Amino acid sequence: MPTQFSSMAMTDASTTPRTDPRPEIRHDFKSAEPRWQAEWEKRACFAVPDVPESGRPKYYVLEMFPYPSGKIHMGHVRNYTLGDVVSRYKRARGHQVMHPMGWDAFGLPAENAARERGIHPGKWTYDNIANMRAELKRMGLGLDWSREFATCDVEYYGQQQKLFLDFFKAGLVERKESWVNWDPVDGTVLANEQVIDGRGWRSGALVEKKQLSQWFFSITRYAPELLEALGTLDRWPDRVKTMQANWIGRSEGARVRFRMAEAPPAAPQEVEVFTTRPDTLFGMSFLAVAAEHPLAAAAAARDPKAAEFVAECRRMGTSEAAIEQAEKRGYDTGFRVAHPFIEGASYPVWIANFVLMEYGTGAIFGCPGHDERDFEFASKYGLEIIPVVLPPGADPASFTLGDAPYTDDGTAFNSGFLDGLNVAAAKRAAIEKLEATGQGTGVVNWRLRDWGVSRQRYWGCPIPIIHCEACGVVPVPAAQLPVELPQDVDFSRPGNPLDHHPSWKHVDCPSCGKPARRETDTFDTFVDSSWYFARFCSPRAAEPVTRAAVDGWLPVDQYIGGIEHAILHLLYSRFFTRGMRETGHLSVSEPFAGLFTQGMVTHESYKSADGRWLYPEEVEFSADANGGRIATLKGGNEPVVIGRVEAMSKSKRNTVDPGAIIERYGADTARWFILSDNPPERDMEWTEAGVAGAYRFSQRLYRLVATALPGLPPAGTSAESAMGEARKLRQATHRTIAAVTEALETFAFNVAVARIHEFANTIAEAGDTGAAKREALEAITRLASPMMPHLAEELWSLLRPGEGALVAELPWLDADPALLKAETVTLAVQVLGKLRGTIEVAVDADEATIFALAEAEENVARSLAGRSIRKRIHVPGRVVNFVV
RNA sequence: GCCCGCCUGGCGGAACGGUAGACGCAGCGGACUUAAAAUCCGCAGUCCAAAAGGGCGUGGGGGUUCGAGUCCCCCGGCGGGCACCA
Repeated sequence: MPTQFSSMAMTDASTTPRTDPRPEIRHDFKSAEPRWQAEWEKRACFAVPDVPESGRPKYYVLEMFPYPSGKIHMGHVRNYTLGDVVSRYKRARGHQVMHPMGWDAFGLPAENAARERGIHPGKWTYDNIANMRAELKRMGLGLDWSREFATCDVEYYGQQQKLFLDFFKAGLVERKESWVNWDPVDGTVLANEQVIDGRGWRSGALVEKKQLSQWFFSITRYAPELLEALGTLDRWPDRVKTMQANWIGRSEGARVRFRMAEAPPAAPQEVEVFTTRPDTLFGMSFLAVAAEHPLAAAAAARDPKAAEFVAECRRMGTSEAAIEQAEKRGYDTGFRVAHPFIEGASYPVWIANFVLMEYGTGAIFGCPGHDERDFEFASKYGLEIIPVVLPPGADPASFTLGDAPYTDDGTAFNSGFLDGLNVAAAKRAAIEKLEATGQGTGVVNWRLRDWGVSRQRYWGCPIPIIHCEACGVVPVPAAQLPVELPQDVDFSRPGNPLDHHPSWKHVDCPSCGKPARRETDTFDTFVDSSWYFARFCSPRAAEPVTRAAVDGWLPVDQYIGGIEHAILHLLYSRFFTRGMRETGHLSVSEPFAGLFTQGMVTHESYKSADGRWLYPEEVEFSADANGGRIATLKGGNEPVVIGRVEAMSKSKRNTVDPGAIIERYGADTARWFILSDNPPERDMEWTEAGVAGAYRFSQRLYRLVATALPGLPPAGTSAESAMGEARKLRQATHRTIAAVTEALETFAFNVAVARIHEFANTIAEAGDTGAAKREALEAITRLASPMMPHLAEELWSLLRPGEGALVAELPWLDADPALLKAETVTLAVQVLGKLRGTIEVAVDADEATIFALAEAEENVARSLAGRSIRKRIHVPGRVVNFVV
């Protein structure tokens, strides 16, 4: 083969011209990208059957589906690029990859558009979808579009209604009272985000809590399983599992019944408390109940001031953040409870704004000595603080608490029969005694609450229930499904349009035939997104899912989305999967075997001198005397203040339109930049300079191939016998294959990009190395292909003209282990952990040789002079360290 | 407030507990050009030094280790979630 000779002939690489002789060679992405997109579609490269074929492993890649807000944003570009890289890589690795797309299409913004602009929510939503679908297609994503659906398609939500009825029959659905944010002026239930500083966002009225009868999924029944199964999710980020575990919130403690010592006959004569610290019962100084507690109601009934306090608590909103951040306040009801252990002792009962009705029993006993919140509360209201846990080594006779409670382990004292026990033993002893005297029991308590799914809104999936005076709650019979949303709805009135629709809710009871009323609440949109991943497996089926399809494709092998969904969406999906398992729809328990959570896309923000937010395209930049950046308004000299780098948001106008970027630079460039900037789990900053750099690289890669092309040997020429410079290039090629593969496997896409950059530099510096060069160029094309798929097809068509194969159809490259081995290795030589030099040794050199070489190294020797070596450390392939 | 993260040059970042700053962006110098753009070559953490070399350096403080960006503790700043935004 002539390869070795040609490489020998060109040993002096520096003589090869480095300037590009044909600078006009450019990649025309505008024509190439649509052309390759059409080719992929024509060959159905990304379509898979509902039931995976046997013989090849399946791989299900899914990104969290978008809400159709109208335009895609950079967060979508990042999300779908990440998924696309994974899907293309796994396909090359021989998997049959399902990679679908759909729309999370129900929700509030469509109703807001209807109220504000008079557009029907359905039209608004489907118009948005059409627009966003076109934008996504321009990104060149390898998606199976034949599976697309929107959750607002009646074909989807009708199936969801079937699932609900199955869950209902299986006893996974309950009707319960719960509290909502009520806007008394608009007569509307408000979402938490619609409550701003305690007021309705539209009316400005003070929001009140109101109790409504609502539908709930019994997610708490699965609390133990949802917690334990986290241990099986070995491809989920630990932090997400930790957050879920904390959310589920298993805690061991006791329920303690307190007898009322002083209370009017009309009030409950007993109050039950949940505590995780029954060992501190002797340090009790008060009992506190939530404002919604029956005892609070009893107090309010006879004491106007108590009633006023309860009313105030009702104006606090329903969000936990609002409640916990509010100043801790309370009201003494005048009632008293007896102590379970101390004969004759009694304590005041307070109503407190920090006690949550939803957690435990809605009542606590206060032990200020050993609990932060109780301490704060007792200090504020002058309640007694009795220490009952002694820190290790403290003297019981002289111990005092100072200005903070003591919450760590210690020894019980001032505690009667518990004295001398540590916290854990005292807990056990206290529970034993409570159980023996019939005043309480040891229990496991969960923080997780049942999932309330009723929403008083139009643009959601109708809950398929009929309310009958005679028969009560009657599920809609399967034959009458789907319960379709009416099209003719009136948004000019506040409240739920379904409820004041003239005819929709009036139906005959399916059971007794008498006039009855439809449920006018619709589902929480989290229900829609709790099973869409299963529907994708058989999106046109006449039942919610088909067994063969879900059994074949589930679980999702790689799920990708924002960290903001770490708890609710993922937990609800995990519950729903179990519900579907219980009702015979599928057989897996966990929907997502692998999870990756991406960071946000951020951008600098800009403000004009008069404080207006400005879009990036309204601003231009120049350099000041010190090389810093100065911003001014485009087309003028008006100064612009460069603000913080923040998450892109419409309100701050720091958004960049992906459509404009793709138009200007092409999809490959947008994808390449978004992957190259930083690790995908971190927030990334979108910068104009960064995109421009990515664009330059795409052109450089094109030139690299295009200019080398005339000098390359024919396709298929073996590079096996390469020597000298050609062999070096081959080693670089195979090291890059190994490094990029490793980076893609670990989601280190920015590292993959860096390795491809390095490799491009190496190829550019290499001389005429014949078949080795062809191998290198073909390799870089294929290694870059998951990230820049259009350019890769273009380059491949240049390198292999007439073959007609697509990179999208080619297998992944394997590195040749023989070319990965190095002959020598560079070792760092340290003296006392400080680097003093490096030595180059053969990989198989023995330790004595290595130490001798290291000691002889000039700078090391100088450092060692006059000192005696006490210890020699050698970490093979890494470092030598001399301790003196 | 509670839970969970993150913090490395001017910037984004790289680095199985083992040569900190790979790679890129911005910058500077040079080549090419009538000129600019594009492209190509080179420099670059910081301080001291002519250089050789040395000191300092991964938000701050402490610890473990022959050796810490990496492990542990405390503190600070920034971000995500908190059950009706999606």
